[in-house]
Amino acid sequence: MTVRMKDIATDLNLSKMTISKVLRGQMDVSAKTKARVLQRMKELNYRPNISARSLRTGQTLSIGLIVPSLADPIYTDMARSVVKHLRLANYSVLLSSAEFEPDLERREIEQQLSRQVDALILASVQKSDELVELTRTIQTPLVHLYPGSVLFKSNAVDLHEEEIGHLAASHLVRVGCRRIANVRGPESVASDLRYKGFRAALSEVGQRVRPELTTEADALPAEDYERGVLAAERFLKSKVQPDGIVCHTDLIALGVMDRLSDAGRNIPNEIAVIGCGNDPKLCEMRIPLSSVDFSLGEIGEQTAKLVLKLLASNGPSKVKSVEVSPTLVVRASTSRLDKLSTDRGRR
Amino acid sequence: MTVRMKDIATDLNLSKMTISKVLRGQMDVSAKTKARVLQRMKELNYRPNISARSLRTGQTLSIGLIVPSLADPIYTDMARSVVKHLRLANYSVLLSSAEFEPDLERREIEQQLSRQVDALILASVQKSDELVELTRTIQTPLVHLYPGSVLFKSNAVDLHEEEIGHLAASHLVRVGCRRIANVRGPESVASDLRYKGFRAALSEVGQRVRPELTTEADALPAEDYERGVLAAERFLKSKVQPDGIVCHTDLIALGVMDRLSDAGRNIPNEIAVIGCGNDPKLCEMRIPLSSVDFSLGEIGEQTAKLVLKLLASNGPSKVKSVEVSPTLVVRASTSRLDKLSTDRGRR
DNA sequence: CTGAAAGCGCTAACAG
DNA sequence: CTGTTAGCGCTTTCAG
Repeated sequence: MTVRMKDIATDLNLSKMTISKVLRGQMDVSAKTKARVLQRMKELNYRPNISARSLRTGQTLSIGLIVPSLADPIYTDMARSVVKHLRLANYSVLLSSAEFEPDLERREIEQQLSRQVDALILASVQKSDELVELTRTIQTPLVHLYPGSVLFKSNAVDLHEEEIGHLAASHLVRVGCRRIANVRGPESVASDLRYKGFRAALSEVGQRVRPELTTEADALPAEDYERGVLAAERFLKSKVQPDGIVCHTDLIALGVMDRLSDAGRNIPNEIAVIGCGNDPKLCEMRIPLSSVDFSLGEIGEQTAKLVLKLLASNGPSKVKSVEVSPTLVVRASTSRLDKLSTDRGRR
Repeated sequence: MTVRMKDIATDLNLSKMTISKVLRGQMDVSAKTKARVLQRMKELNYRPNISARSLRTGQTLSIGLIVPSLADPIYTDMARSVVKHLRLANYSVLLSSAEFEPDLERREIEQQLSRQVDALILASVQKSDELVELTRTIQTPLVHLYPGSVLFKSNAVDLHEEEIGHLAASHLVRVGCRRIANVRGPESVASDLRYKGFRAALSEVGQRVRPELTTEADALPAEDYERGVLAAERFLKSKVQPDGIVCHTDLIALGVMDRLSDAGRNIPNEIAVIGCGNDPKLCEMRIPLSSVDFSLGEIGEQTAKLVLKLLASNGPSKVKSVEVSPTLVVRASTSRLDKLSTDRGRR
């Protein structure tokens, strides 16, 4: 069957203790036996049984990560970064998806706790009292991750949603827009926060938010591209024509741009358009799209660091929350010839 | 500390054996004690230690899945389906990404084997002898997964690449195309196979493959959208104008369509365009794009089933390979008014 | 430098 | 129906 320490030990007339020491790189073994042991391990393809080790040591060197979905790059990008940075500290990650089902999420949490993860990272899909209760009873260190981390008053790393709207709007202001429209996403906390940032950016420079240039959350189809097309159509009919449009997603922005182009509008000179998400596939077509990048890699890195800090400090350390800022990526859809250099300088 | 069986046992003046039996739902426990035990488990938030159980039983009820990347929906879509179908059989999945690094892939394999996965599913990024050797030495049941499964003469589930090209080309033939062009992807096994299927489809109906309407693998930029734009440009200058174009990816197809539209060509009536991948974000814009769907969910399901079969039949069962067929999704970019109904009927 | 003993939390096999 | 014994593969502790 499978090779154990004992097999190597008897092969070499040693005790399994010595094998264990070699395995873990302890210093009190002669160079010669060490070499013999390593040699035999190679030959037999020995692989330590981590279950057994964990049972003894009480730690698994594994960390659970539960995300809402694997179908959305938002989560996989964060996950990739978390995995990468935890691996540097020799931790493995048990990655699960809750598939946006609260019930499945709960089961995955239980499952990972049963597998004795040393810490748990949760990008939750729900805000139920039941979950809050559950997360309070567990001993395992827990870090909440965007989205949904806002609701838990504990260790959390989140994306600064408000700043997304602010960044987009103030960029348009800087390239000279005076009548800035906003195509909002479907009703959600994130959508509200981005809109709040948007309004703040306008009011800071004395511009007012025009209701006729703001779409209601539920007045448009949920399909993003179509949503953008219809929003643009509405703006084209409006009394006040916008000269800049902030879109809740990149795909909405593409719909907007297509409709505006069809109507003969020049982008970016007549109307500048900016999206959110900085999706590589969507931002490099026809008129390359300026977008607000969510800094998902940074979020993952901060999360990994917070977890490691928690693990290092034994005992319930102080609650710490981190909010990561999005970044602006300027491309053709907002690059007006006269303003471009100024704006690049401010990035 | 953490709650163990023993705690519940002493609390209730029982032996831990009884607790174990309740936990596993064995029948030889009185309803009354069973209720008491379950009650106390709830109260104390007891969670069985899976490391300990695995050590004893020799199985972890976990299965390793290693994919080349988490950044590409091809892999995450397969992974989601694998996870879903293995969960139905009560297995957890340890999901890792090799990030396209052969070295990391090898380390992840070792890691998962050390964690005693009951079986391993590998969508490999490499074809090295070293890896083939490694996979031959391990005792753990192994299933190879698209892509890269071709090279291993063992349990494998693969996508029928050749059929992708065939499906796309024969669809264009059916809607009446006579001069079908092909925009190939960068040099790869997959690209060659799809092209092979493409040629087969044409020759089956007596059409010839025209060199001037086939792009060389390396003659164009690697960036897909731009690749499509330039390919279309070349076709527009060609002596023979194509009336249908098969594209290696959806993004290439978008580039192609944009360039053709700019040149005033009508899609689909003058030129029909079809992509591969059926990416939801990319296929629903302007002229909705017909595409060949890779049936990734089906691949995942077949993989899960093969693994479960392997696990059920103890002993080295016969090698089994499955090849999953892609499917055609017809949208506006190939829907010619006169031929549409015929074609829909054949789907 | 090497090794013997004990036990992590759980369950298989068998007794009562 | 309930409990006893033994041991999974490893590491901690302490003795040679």
